[in-house]
Amino acid sequence: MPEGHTIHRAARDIGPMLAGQTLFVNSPQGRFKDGAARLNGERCVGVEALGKHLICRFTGGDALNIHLGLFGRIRKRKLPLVEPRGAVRVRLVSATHVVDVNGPTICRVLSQSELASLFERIGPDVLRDDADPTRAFNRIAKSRAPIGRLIMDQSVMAGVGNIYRTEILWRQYVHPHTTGREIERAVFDRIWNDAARLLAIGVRRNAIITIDAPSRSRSRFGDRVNIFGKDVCPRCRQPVRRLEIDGRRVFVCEECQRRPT
DNA sequence: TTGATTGTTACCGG
DNA sequence: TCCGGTAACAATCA
Repeated sequence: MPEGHTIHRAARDIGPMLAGQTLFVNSPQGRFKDGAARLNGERCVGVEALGKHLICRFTGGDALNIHLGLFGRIRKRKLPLVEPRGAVRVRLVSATHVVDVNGPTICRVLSQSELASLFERIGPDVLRDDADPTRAFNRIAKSRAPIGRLIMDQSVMAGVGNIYRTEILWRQYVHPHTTGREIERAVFDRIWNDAARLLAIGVRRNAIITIDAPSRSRSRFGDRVNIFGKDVCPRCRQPVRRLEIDGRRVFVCEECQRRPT
């Protein structure tokens, strides 16, 4: 479910209803009992996204850190409380709303210093104002790894997931197997800016949309993406090739995305 | 019931 | 020490 846009959207949605409030933090199925107890009754001072990580800061310096992995979900609803749906790991209750977190791969309480090391480990986030793209470019320019791996490496740059990876490289005419050192600064800038633009659309529309005039299709990707999951390149009508990088599918048009010579 | 999936981390052997 | 590969984990739906 989540790429970076999902988490930024969640931060934007739930931040205003949690920040400034003393929260009831609870672990309905007892699978986050200690962590919930540590935060229960504390005041939330802010919610933010860092790449695919959600961070809820509390007074005293502790922070709740959520990562949804492949399947996790965050649901919010207005009070009154209802029975948790499915396996709810942690539930945050403010004066007006409930936020349930299902299926995260990471759900933990971080101290101030642990939070600081998370910020050190995660690369610049294409959706954050404080991001420094040069930090990402410096890593890429030194690497022999394929760009298809690098732009999805959250320590290089944060936010891009598997679908955006395919879509961005196709839009920018870059073959995923191009090595980092072969990527010129101007090309990197196009990739970065496109990522920022597409993810921002994702936040606004709450969906992955990488084409200019999406129709209201109800199919899974429908007409919202260019080549992810497709058989034919919409630009040149050549068949789309399916690759695998780090065990994840990547789609490429060998015609539009020329390999470096 | 099985398989696939918008992700990450730990561990092991070379 | 640094890789690459593999398993583990999460929840839901077709």
